Amino acid sequence: MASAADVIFDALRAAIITGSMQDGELLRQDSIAKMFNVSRIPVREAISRLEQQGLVATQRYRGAVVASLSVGEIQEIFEFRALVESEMVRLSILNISGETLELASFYCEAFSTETNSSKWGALNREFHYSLYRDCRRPYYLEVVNAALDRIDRYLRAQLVLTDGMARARREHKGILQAYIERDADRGVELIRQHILGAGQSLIDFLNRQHQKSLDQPLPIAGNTGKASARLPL
Amino acid sequence: MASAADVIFDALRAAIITGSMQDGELLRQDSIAKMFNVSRIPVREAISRLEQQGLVATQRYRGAVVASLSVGEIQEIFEFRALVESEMVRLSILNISGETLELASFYCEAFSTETNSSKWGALNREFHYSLYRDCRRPYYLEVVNAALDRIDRYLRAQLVLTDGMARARREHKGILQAYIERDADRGVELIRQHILGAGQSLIDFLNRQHQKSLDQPLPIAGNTGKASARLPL
DNA sequence: ACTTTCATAATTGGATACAATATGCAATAT
DNA sequence: ATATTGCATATTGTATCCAATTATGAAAGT
Repeated sequence: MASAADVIFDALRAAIITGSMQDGELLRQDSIAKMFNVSRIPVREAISRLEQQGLVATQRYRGAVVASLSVGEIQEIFEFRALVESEMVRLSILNISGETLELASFYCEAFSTETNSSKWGALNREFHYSLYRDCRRPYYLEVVNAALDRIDRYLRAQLVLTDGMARARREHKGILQAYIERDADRGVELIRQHILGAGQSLIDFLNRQHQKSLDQPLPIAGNTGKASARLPL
Repeated sequence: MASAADVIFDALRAAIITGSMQDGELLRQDSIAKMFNVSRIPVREAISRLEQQGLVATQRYRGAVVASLSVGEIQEIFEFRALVESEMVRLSILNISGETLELASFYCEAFSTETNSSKWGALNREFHYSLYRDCRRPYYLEVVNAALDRIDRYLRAQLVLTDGMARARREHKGILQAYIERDADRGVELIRQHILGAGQSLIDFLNRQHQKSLDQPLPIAGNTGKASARLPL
């Protein structure tokens, strides 16, 4: 059975990666403890783990906030994903099982047809992970999962607020086709372009946002510069 | 200032990666708390973080043990390192600064001439990290650091118990030379072979060890199969 | 009006106390 | 002799309490 700390960790992690807790938002131990009807001890343990994972940043005696990433950091993580995930495609594509291929196909379709944007992140992951499943690299998967945790909320912004969703649908189908044809070189190149392209699109979007916020004449009272940089999810 | 949990986390992490705590060894909250003259609360936080990092494995109400890796898991991490670190070399080698090159040279020499084997792990890291420094990829570095944390103690076994040290000296010098000549392709290939070769050497060693332990007629009382698999560091 | 000072409140970090669970051993049954 | 049950002990998980530090806001000075 899961401990209280486990439950709270999972819940906070989900809240952060889905974006239901915003960048820079404070995590108050007391209020979280009250939400879960526990003392602050398991809450502190959960927050400590989140920090280890890079999802929150804490300052001693000052509390923890949802970690926000600079454009440069987001860019780096997308580039990293492209490196690792393309390798996983290379290692998977030639020996993917029929069963796994069906699974990938299922998630490709599920992602494509899902209209509730809050589910896109999880379905996108499921599709990608099914592609990587048969390379049997649990460590690679763990690392990619941690990387996705950090950028998921931004990725979702890209899907929702740009033409990202249409593009992702198209590209997923192309990758799946390369798997079906067992064309390793094409699969590797497509996943690489898929990830780098999504990253670039997101970065362009964030830069436009940033430009816009600079165009604002003055910060409104109570709305700090930091807050104005928040994504309007 | 660092919290008690930070201090304990760092100390336990160091104990695990240097091998001064052995695979499978139990971490008792109470005894650790007494060592540091604190209560169990900060100890629990430290252990919780270690688990998040994959350095210990905990079971509810049964405590935490130093996580041990199978040969397959070790192999996977070496392969992963080869992928990521060779990319970092590719990104670094053409624009490494003279200053950083001197630093790399310094650590290459320091590693080469260090006779105290307990310092080899840290010096090896410093050399590698100096090579990657100028690609300015903090996330990549973080990931590689976590990967090294998991295998450091095994890597040290390879250096101490095989011809690994002589070989590492040679290979480090070759890599450094490729940097001096700004030969990116050669540098990438050398780091790749350096990491994969060390991994292979370690795996061969572990397999020989495992074979030996199978040759033992019977397990001695109180010495479980697990314990017999311990590295004689 | 603007800043500085200082007391007070709010919050986090850690110690102690208690509850939940696992482990080990003795007593008993087969 | 071996397996099984029940109890005592050890260990972990959590709640409550206290200490250390930071945030807040009113009063005073400029």
